[in-house]
Amino acid sequence: MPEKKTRRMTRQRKTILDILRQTKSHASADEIYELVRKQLPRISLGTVYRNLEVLAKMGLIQKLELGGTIKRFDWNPNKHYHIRCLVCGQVDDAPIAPLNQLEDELYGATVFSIIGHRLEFEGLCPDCTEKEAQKIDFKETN
Amino acid sequence: MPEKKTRRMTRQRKTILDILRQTKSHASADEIYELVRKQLPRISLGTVYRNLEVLAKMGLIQKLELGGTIKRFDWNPNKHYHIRCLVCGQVDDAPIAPLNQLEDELYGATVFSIIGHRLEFEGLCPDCTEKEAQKIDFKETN
DNA sequence: CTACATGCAAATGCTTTGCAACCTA
DNA sequence: TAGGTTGCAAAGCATTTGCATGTAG
Repeated sequence: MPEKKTRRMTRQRKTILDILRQTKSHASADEIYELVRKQLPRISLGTVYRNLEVLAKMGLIQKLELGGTIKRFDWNPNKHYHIRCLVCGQVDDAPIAPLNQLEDELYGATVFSIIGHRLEFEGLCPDCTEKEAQKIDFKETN
Repeated sequence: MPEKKTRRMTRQRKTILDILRQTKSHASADEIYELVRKQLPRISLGTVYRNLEVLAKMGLIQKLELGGTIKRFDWNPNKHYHIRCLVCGQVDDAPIAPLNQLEDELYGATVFSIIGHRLEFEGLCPDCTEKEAQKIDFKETN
């Protein structure tokens, strides 16, 4: 049996967790790094990545693998869906309850063993919606 | 008005499309590169990436942004869902019809302009299911 | 012909990792 | 004080891009 590692709550780890919780954000590792740096100027980006991974494994936060390249981290570890802005990448919670019966539809219809699902909405955040609208106005009045 | 580029059907582009269609696969750029190389040994990986992007823009194939790091390309450009093996990354179609009314639930409940959604099932493919089962057997009989 | 496409290699962007020094339980 | 953790830098990996050359239409 592999021994369970003891986890330490270091200053770095605690600060990262606090910042995520305070901002209630869906931040990228880099965004978190910039925020943490204000409190711990000598922290390294590698430490941020390692701790986000550890905190996710501990179940205190949630790692999000949404569309696009970068991973984001959610202060809320509970299962819920997200909506992502296709222009700026901003992420928000999607106000819709988890579809717990979705997997049932696949039983017997696939050779895979189903574990779960990921659902993500795509759209435009308010800022980008407005900017897009202005672009169209501009075109039309020319 | 920006002029529309004329698209050429080069040998490289055609070969990539043919291979995707023949294998009916959800292959990564690298997997496609290896297959195309058998027919066009001098093709470069950059060309594969560029053409997959172009073919997706032309609507002949579909770019998939599923969980994990790598992008995959689907010979079938029509809207449908996928199931991905959490162990080996293999992707298959999910036998479930598109949930076309899903966005309706969000109208008025979010400040985002909603454009669409992405749904992906996670599980274990048959091979990995069996391998996992063997691991557990092994543990239990020890 | 000429604009689009290719091959090659270098560059990019995000993330991970090796290692010596450092700290927390 | 043992073993998890950190900072730093280098490496890793998928993907993108600059440029001179090639080619489809």
